[in-house]
Amino acid sequence: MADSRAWELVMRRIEDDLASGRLSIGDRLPAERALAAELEVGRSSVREAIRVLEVLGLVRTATGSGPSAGAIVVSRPEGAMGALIRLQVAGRGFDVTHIVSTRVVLEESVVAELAGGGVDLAAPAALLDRMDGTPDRDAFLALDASFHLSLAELSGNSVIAAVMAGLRSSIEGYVLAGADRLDDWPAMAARLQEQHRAILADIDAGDTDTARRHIHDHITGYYAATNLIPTTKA
Amino acid sequence: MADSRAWELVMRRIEDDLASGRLSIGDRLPAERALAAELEVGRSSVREAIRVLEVLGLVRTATGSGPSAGAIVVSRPEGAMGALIRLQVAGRGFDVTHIVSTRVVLEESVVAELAGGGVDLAAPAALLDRMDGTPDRDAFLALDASFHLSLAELSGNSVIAAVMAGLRSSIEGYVLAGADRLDDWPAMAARLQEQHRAILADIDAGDTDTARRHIHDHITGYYAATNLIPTTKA
DNA sequence: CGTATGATGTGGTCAGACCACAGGAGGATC
DNA sequence: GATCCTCCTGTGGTCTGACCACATCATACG
Repeated sequence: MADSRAWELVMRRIEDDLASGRLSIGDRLPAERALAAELEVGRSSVREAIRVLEVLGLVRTATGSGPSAGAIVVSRPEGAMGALIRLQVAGRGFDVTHIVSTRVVLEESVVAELAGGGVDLAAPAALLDRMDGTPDRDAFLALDASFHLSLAELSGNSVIAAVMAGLRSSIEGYVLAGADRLDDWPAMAARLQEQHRAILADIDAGDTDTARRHIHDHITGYYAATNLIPTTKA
Repeated sequence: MADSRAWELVMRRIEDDLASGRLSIGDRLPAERALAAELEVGRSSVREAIRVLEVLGLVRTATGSGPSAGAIVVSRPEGAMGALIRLQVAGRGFDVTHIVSTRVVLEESVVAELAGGGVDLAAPAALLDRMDGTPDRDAFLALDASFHLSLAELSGNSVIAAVMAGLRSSIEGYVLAGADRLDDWPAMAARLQEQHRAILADIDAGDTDTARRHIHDHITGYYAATNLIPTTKA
């Protein structure tokens, strides 16, 4: 995720200023020409960055002169819409923690319920096998989503299954955004598969507590590895 | 939403082509220079539009020549991230239905549980009163979200409450996106308040079925009125 | 004191020029 | 004939410089 393109550098810079507090809501950005000079890029690159930030709702522009002109920082990293959008664009974290904690709560109860009754884990196991033969990252992650969803369905808790189905695409978005930030995808895929199989083994053995812990680490570990949430040791 | 700016015109044009099927996934866009000539705008305007579409995931760019170069239509209405993004930018509907149905499932069970036991509805009622004195749309909707969330918390179902809390900002995003498409906001606000109070009355009266129906209509009605989901009569 | 009027600075746009890169065409080589 | 290499072409990415329309503000004028 290097700022290979000039406009990305500009955008990143502005976002950094916003995240670090150098820019606050309502502050006025330097003029496009000044920004271009300062960052040593062309004005067109600055404009492309501003355009993106404007569409993202981070900045508002106005023509003319005086205090009300120029590009002004408006919105905040608040709101899932903003967070999702920023995530995809800038690869930043913000409040992904929300959805991650939601996932953890849901999936922990899923595996707990599964570990209780003797269910047939053939379907999720088959998905794992398919994933082993899927080097393509995005295809792998789609199967991964199916795997987690199949667990939810097997749990018999229809509410959780429905919620997770509804969340599927959101979660996939975060997961993909995170994957973009990984250097060594094959290593991560191997790690995920290892954890997946450990969880299935836990369920099969009826070891509720271990299953909870494993799925907790599985989920938070992924987001932590992708730097989407703060790394937490516990 | 006039295409007052040239780059908006370009973006809209491409989005229209995509929506109408004139452009399909994988199709290659004309070269930037050709597009500029065709639409009679400058290349920089085309670039700003392309930049936005790229960030939105609708288009992919690559340098060089040959079939793999140029801007290529790529992503689709799939995924909540894409849906949210398209929604905000293009005002189009796509698959909001997913999150709406999730909300309905969740909130129906919430009011059902509330109608069962005798809980203190003072907190949500107070929120409704505050909303009456809140003409500002966004502030009103923020309170609205708090209202629904307070119901979830009162229900005592911690899983649902957690999920709804996690979803809050996502839902708010959709709700706001929908509100943008309403002509007469005050009328909608009044209608929402009427429905809110009816639901509280249902809960107070212990009328589970009516409460379910009312909250169902309340939620689906809003999204239908904003044309975010197909209008369904039932 | 109030009202025109011009100066100033801003975003919005355009045209033209490079650059780096990917792919294909076509020749050189075996 | 098949293979490799080289050059050419077209593309996005960028920069520069130039206008324009517009909002604001200082100034001059009545």
